[in-house]
Amino acid sequence: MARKYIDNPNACSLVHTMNIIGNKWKPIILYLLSNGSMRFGMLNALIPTISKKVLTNQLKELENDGLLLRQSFAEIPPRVEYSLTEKAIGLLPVLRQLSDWANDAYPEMEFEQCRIIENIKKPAYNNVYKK
Amino acid sequence: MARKYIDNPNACSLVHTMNIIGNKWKPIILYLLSNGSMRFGMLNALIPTISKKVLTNQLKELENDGLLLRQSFAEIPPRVEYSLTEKAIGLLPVLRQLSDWANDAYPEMEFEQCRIIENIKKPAYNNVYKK
DNA sequence: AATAGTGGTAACCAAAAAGTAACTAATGGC
DNA sequence: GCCATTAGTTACTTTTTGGTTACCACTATT
Repeated sequence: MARKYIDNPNACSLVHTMNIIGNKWKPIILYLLSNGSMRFGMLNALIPTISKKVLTNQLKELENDGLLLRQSFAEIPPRVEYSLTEKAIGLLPVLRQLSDWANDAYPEMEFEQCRIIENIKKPAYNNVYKK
Repeated sequence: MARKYIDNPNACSLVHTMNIIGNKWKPIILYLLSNGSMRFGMLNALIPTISKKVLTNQLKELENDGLLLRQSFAEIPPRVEYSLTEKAIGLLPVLRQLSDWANDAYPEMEFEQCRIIENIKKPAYNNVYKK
């Protein structure tokens, strides 16, 4: 009975937070979207090891929890843009601190500014979006 | 091939943090230990929905990642005390912010100060530690 | 006429996580 | 002698997660 969400009968806010973003992909997705809205395919390209199915699922959950806005355009081929809501924007500084913490606590790991984050800053959508 | 940890080829510190504490139990465990060291059975009692097997496993991982100190006393019956390392103590303010964020972002949930956290403050080990 | 392009979905399968129950060691208490 | 106690461990089973592949709609391009 592997349960995804912790029971939260006492309405603990930390438990709630971890239920919402406490998995491996979601903070990454939020971080990627911190520079602006992005299409599904772009997210998929920037997180090479995620499968479409899982990405779809994560995006849906984030949308349901009010962290993402999904805008679907009636074009062919389809275009869907994801962007952060105010809730999610409020979370970004905390994500930054989580990142800073690892830098301090594990200096031997010699972290770089996350490539995944850098990528998004270049307009090189076509360079990145392959296959 | 469900993999627990995200690949982190580019040594991104946020990815690393989420690999270390980005699951449902670990922040809870760390928070519980923020008031001082605690025995295995106490942790097990304060997190009623976790199984012994999983708790053991989570504690081991936290120890391996340098967040917990495990002290085993050569007594019968056995006694093992878990406490936070400096690394983990540095993480506590961030956990607090994660908690605060949920309070702000989801006011409709009417969170209380987490019961799980309150419990630990009473010396009522024997009241809590049942079955 | 075939293909590429996008954002998915459905079906199927493998792997991992997590639950349960039983078991352990060594001692103190009844 | 028997039971309770603690911090696990082991074996077994179920549930969940995640990967893969194929497929769709519709248009523009080759």
